[in-house]
Amino acid sequence: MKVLFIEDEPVLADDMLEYFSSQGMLCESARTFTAASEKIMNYAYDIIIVDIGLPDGSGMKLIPSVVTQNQDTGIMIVSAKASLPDKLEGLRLGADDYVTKPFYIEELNARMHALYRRKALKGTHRIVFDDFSIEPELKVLYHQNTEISLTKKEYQLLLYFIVNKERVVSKAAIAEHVWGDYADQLDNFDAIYVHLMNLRKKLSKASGGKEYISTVYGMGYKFNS
Amino acid sequence: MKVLFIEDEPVLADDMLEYFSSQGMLCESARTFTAASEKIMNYAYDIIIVDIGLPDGSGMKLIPSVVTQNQDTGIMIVSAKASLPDKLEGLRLGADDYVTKPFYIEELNARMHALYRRKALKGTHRIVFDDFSIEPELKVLYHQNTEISLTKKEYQLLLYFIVNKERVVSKAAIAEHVWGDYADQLDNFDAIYVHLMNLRKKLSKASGGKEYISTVYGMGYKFNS
DNA sequence: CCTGAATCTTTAGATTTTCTTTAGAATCCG
DNA sequence: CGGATTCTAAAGAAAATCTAAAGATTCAGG
Repeated sequence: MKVLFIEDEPVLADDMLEYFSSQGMLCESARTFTAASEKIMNYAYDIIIVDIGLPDGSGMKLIPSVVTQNQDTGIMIVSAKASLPDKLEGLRLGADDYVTKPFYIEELNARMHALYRRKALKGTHRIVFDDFSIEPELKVLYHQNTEISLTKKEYQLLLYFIVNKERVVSKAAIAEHVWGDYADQLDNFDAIYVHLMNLRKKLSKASGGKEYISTVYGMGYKFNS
Repeated sequence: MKVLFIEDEPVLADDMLEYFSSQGMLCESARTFTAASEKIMNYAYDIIIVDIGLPDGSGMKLIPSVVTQNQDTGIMIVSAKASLPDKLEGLRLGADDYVTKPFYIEELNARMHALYRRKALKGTHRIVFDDFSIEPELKVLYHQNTEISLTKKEYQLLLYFIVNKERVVSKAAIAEHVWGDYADQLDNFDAIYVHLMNLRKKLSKASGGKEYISTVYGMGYKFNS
């Protein structure tokens, strides 16, 4: 499950990131309205947790663009304003649920899973490409009847490639999205090489030699299905 | 992607130029209001990064002329002034985004790409001439159904020719625009010859013998479509 | 026109940068 | 602890870039 936390309070944002990452979710965060807009434009998420009171604009205004961008994304509003009108306005715009601050992180967790399940029922929730399918929660890749287990990093890497398929992704972008914000760039590139190679091997072995991830020399990598 | 950085602080300007050039962007810079005006008049850019506090005039005043000159150019304001009125004024004049100093260059990078993608969606994203089209992200040149991969230098060279097509460009100008400011002239001319030849070969091979880049003896080169 | 100096083309290979792959050390997790 | 995972380091492969030098072309002055 891939989640975007839009929250300007650093402490709360870090707490959520830590908690949900340890739950095995693929987490990203944005602290401002503009940063969030950009992420929403460019990447697909399963769930977006949005705080209403951002420094540079109301999170409420993000909701329509999420909805138009990706119907399958679940939207959960988090706000200190407990008033009913706010809640109704949010839901009217397309949000799926509403949590009032302060809250127990476990409650948010429970609601996120519930929301995810609800959303998952609608569309086909498995990610499919070619003869492969991915079971998001299990980090398992299926190829027809065979099952290929992926490590967490391989899984996240693959997911990131699939979300951005047919597009060139730079190593810096990979570092940011798969490794998180503490990607001190150069240190991580070696690691990327290694995990990328392992992922390539598994994909190639399962598909009988097909190369899914091509190198764009000097630019990055591209996933073709 | 072709970018103009309007920034008077030399250190910051150099940093940005170096970073974004290495990212494969075609970068140019201007240090003053007047230098910037001139560049804006004469060349087309995908994105213009403009500092508000220039020694000889507010960068804000450049915005309207950019907008009238080329609707497709993305404008991003960079300024130390964090005040909201400034931001609003910039956006009102036609800027697309606003970054406050100091900033992480990675953030600027992310925003530039986001802005570029937003702009690119409107117009034709691919650059087209004759039967060719260029995929900026991939550095790939298409001729009908065949695909010719270009190296970074070839790509930048071609882009520079296309931006200035039907015009004679000197080798000094090529050195400056494709190689950047550290083009110690004579040293680079040999390199230009080689890359130019490679590019000519690829264009000619793909188009079945047509010569796109003609030599103007003693002056430079000219690209004809 | 000749001819030589300047300019340009082309080739080959040296150098640098970027990417792949391997091996093993460190770390995490049950 | 012990196995799986992740990371570091380093060798070597591949691609891109640059250097150098030989050959071709242009042009100006005789």
